[in-house]
Amino acid sequence: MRVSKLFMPTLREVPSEAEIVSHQLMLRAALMRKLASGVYNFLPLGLRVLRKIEEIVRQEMNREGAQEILCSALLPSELWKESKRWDVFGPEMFKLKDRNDREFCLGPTHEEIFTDIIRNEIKSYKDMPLNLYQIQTKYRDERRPRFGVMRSREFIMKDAYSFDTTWEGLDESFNKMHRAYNRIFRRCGLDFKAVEADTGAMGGTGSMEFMVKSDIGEAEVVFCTSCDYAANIEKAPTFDVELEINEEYKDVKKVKTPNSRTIDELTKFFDTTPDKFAKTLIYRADDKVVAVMVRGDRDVNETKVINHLKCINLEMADEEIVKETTGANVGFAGPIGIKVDELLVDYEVKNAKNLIVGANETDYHIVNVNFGRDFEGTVGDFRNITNEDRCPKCGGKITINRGIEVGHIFKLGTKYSEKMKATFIDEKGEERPIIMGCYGIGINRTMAAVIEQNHDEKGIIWPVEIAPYQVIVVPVVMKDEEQVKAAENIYNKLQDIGIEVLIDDRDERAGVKFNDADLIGIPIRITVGKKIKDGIVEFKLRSSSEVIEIKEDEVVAKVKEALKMS
RNA sequence: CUGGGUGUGGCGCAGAUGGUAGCGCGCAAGAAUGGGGUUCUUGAGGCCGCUGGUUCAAGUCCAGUCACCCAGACCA
Repeated sequence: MRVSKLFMPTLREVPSEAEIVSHQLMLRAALMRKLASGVYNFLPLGLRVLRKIEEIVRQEMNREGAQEILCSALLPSELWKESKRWDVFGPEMFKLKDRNDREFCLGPTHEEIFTDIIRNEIKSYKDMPLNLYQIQTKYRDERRPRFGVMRSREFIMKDAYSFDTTWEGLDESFNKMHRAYNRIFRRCGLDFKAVEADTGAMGGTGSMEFMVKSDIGEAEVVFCTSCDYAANIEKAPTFDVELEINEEYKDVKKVKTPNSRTIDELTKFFDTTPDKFAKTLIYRADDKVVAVMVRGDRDVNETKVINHLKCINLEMADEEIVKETTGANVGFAGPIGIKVDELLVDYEVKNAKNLIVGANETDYHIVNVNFGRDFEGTVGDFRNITNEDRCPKCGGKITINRGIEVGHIFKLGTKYSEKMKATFIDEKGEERPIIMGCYGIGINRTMAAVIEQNHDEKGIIWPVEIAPYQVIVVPVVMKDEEQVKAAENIYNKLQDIGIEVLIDDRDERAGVKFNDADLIGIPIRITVGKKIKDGIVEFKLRSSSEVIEIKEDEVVAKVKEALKMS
């Protein structure tokens, strides 16, 4: 491809709408343009990368015996109503009606559709195991699209679904996907880690997320520094550790704490540390109101709360409910005399002595409150792990980092097959629900994650496998016929052996060409300059600052070697 | 949804106390130059997000509205 003909409107300046590096570079390097919030158009270079990632995914999925199909993105509401997710997904779904008022949505995910396909076509244990996948556009009306393509409202997802007759079979299908995912993300040049993830309140028996370490990631991941334990913070458990506290139980006392409602303010007021407090947070869980108590320096882990309550929706209660349940303004909730359906008490609160809590009375707190003596509740693990905690697996030191979730593999079990009556006849002639797994990869997000991890101040540094083009040939001075001729010659030779190559035949200065080549991240650059009269050109890798002078006729061999071709 | 911020040529921005829009980059033409976004000359391009109001006069003040960004909440 000739750069002079390529639709590649690179941007010299950083668009003001982009905050994070991958987003900025995707715009600057002319990979894509925004159409609306969370909606993007892909330009030639961006599309090529997308297609390459898709192709890697396809190859590795096929290698594990999965078969590709393609479903519609336009989905009738019936299946969703059948699985009861029409309302659960709620405002996240783009819903629409046809001319006859029949309801549809743009598919946010396809469990129902694949389950439907299977229940219609599969009757016998002999038809399984089976793994079907598609690479298809998904639509989710996100509350807050973010960071360009990192969380967008339209995105390409590879979603796969496995169908097995036994739980062992599901494990095997799951492991196959685990292997495939490892190969996929490795080929994409990502530094990633498969971590344990929550399976959600809706059931399922196992779940792993493929996380790319990155500060801009939305997930928090717990890593052990001494063993291989890694888990989403939602999942990582904390335990009931009984502490030896050399302190007498003191008498409960109500204290006036005007204008002090946050832990921060209270810490100053009492001149103490946050761990001496227990905060009581009021939540609405479906139709119930619950309170959760954790130590003042901890965060409630809402996933754990949801799992305990087995509820669908959990959200912080609004001011009105707080006033109703506590009889006080927001900021003074406590366990004593609170009117909630259930009071959840984190282990640490149970094990602490003489805590300071809200008094359920505006402007008052109570000191020296102790679990068992002054209040009761359901004790459990309801907080986030912190780096003061020990590894749940080996007791070692842990660290917590942010991560981008690029893939998720999930043992669904019979959740959908039971709800939607997807059954098969087993060897004994008995009807049983099909055992399912589902496996997703965000293609666009993977692309962004690769850029997050592979860039420098000049631009993207594409890993060879997913680079839009592998080589760029740069004649330095377009007026120099010898340079141009030699460059064209190299370009043709590389193209002839099937290498994806660009030639920057624009009448621009060398600096412009180099900067663009660096910005769009082409792995190999061949520069044809003055020394061509001695038959010498330059070979440079984007990932290195080293410039190697080679003979003109060595270029093909050198490029092949760099691309690890025979 | 809550809180904060921003909307001025394609991009990045400037436009005190209201007086009818400017800079850099880019774009077009020409010339010189030719190894890291070169230089000079000339030129094209803007209902100042939208609607309404105040005023002799609104990019500027007021109200509403829309869009976009960020933090949080939320996310099979």
